[in-house]
Amino acid sequence: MFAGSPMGTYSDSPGAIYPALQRLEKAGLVRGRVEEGSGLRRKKIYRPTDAGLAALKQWLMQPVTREDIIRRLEELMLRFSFMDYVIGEAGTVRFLNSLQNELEAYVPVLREYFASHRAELPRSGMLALESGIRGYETMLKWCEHAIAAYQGNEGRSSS
Amino acid sequence: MFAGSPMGTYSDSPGAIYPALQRLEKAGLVRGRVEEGSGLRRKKIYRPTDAGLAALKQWLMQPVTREDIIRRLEELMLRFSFMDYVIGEAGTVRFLNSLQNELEAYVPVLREYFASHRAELPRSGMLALESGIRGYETMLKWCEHAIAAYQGNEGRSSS
DNA sequence: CGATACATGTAAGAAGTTACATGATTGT
DNA sequence: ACAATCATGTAACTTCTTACATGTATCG
Repeated sequence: MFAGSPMGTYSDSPGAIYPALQRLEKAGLVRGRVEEGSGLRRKKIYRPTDAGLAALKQWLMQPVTREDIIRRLEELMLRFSFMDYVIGEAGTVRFLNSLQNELEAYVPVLREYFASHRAELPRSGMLALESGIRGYETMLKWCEHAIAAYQGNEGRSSS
Repeated sequence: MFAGSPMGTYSDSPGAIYPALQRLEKAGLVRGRVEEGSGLRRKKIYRPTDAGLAALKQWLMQPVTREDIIRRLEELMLRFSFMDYVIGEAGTVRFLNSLQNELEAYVPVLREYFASHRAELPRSGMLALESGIRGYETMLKWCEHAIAAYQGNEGRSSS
């Protein structure tokens, strides 16, 4: 999935995948089982345990922090990708609202920094900062779009 | 700088900084010297060697690849932040054009994936993908803005 | 039936995180 | 003076990358 999906910024290398699965199994969060279908290539399927599903839900339901939007944006989108069929649409909208709040609080901080350091930063530094601000603003608009998508037609669940 | 600047998605922890400086010094790319000003707190200043400056320039002048925009966007912005006073405005504009080209080539690929997988992906997956596309489009517009900023008034160099 | 790709894994090395540690300087 | 902070560093642990390795299924 990480290799085939265009949003896969996460590693699909065996050296990352297999040790991670082993760690999760050791922690009791998943359990692996070799699938031995007759004509099939040997394949080991890992499924979450009850404890694993609980941990996943807890991870998904954490409120969004400023640190998240500064240093873990990709992780936030990964959380979101799994969210609506694990904790449902209500929880997903809560997440989006939390993200929206943090963005609305942080963008003005960046704008203020931008305004007050206009003179001393090199042009490329200012432009890089501007790129960051525009990115956050785009994400803010996307938040509103996504919330509307969930609140507009609750009927078409996608799970 | 990493701690104080709002764009600092890079680590400012001592455990990251000092070993990195030691590696760079061992590789002959920087040289450290203890600054012993009279009333000053002991401070070790690292400066690039000739080899280090050459390596920095080479790193900055690399063309932008698709892998860069998929998995190393932050690194691209870090490169850009240092760029105009290390390799000059002409090189910086070359970088921006290269980035623009890759984005213009990649956005349609994502759009196509979006269109052809509309049915099978969960709603949150589609929305996450849409967020990615919007982000790239915003960056594309920023590219044009940045190129214009360099070509419009070459006079006010910021170094 | 041989080449290719898939599925699974291991090992060595690189690099970051967190936590600990020490000496010097500044502020009150 | 004494506390807080700065500047420097180290150590243990975690995790990722790259490269290697093996067996099996599929395809022409």
